[in-house]
Amino acid sequence: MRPSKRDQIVDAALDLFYRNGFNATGIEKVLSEADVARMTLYNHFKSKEELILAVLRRRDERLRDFFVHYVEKNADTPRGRLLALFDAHAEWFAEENFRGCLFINATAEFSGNCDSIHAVAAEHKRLVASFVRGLAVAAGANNPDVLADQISLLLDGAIVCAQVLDDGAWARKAREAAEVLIDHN
Amino acid sequence: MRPSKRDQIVDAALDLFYRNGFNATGIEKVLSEADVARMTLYNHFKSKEELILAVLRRRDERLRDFFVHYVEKNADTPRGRLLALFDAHAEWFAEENFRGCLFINATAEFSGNCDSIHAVAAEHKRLVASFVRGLAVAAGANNPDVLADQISLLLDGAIVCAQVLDDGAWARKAREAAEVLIDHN
DNA sequence: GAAAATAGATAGATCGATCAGTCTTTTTTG
DNA sequence: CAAAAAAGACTGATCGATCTATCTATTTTC
Repeated sequence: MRPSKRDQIVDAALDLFYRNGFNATGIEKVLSEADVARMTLYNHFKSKEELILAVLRRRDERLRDFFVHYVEKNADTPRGRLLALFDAHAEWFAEENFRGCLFINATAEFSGNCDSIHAVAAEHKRLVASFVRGLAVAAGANNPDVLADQISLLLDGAIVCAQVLDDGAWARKAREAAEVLIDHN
Repeated sequence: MRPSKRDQIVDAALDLFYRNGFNATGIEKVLSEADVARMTLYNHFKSKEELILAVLRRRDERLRDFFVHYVEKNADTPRGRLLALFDAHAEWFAEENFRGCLFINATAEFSGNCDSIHAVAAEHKRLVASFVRGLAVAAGANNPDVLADQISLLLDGAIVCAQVLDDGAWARKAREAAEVLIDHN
């Protein structure tokens, strides 16, 4: 089954927004990349902002899916699953087109200007944090909420350091810090 | 002594770029906010990109100055100074106009498109990390490099969480994690 | 000390490019 | 046939950047 026009648009926009930023990517670029007519886009999305929101929602699904499946596949103990999450990030950072977290990037570009985009980004972070919390509970943490917050801090810190300093090794460093925090909890 | 025209421009641009983003802020806005003529700006900066670089350099000076002086003033033991850095961040997060880290935001907007901007952002993070490393050495850490990296991870994680989730409490959470990591080093 | 030269700053017209978004007409597709 | 998509002209706004011309200090020179 061929992807729908809508999917073509969202996929092309996701790639362009991630690679070049939201404001720096014009509708024209999305159209040519998606190989779609102008009105096809505006029939599916009433504005660029709506397209951005759709892109963020798709990215949220895909990224969390990747985390969940990676953890499931690469670890069989609760503690191991928490640590595998850092390995999933390492794999992500190693992608040649890694440009940080789309939600952090979106917040950076629109924070203070566009509540709906900021809200979707916050929701993504909350959903990831919720996944981490589940793993922390399963791992029998004394204070699962505290541990989950600490791991969220390390994960986001690793994303930012890997992006700004252009070095994927931060995933491993964060993992080692996480080990200490898990064992001390 | 009145601030030079150049300073007026950089200060106004710093405020606008931080509040509304780089791409979303037009030269016109900078001119009106700085109360300066068009050619005055283009006599001091040959392009918007050069203005952005000047803004980032000024922000780097100010922010690191704030960290250094805050730590110096609010703690008298090496370990206390490491932890005071998180309190400095808490104070920053509590500012009503807090919009995250300008360097992370710049990287988010230009990563992959503008090497010079990315380089200045990376340099800022390296300089802050270097400051942290000095504190870790002074604190007699067994592995000061490892500890400094871990603290950098927590600091950047706290910045991002505070920005995206709009909650300054992440500075305290990061501080508590740092205590564990310091004592375990 | 007065005239002349220099440097900065001013206002505002203007450039071509691009922006997001609308509209109409034709073609394709199911 | 009818709905979806394509193609592309078009709007009005804004973008970063250039240019000219004027004005005002400060500094240099005689």
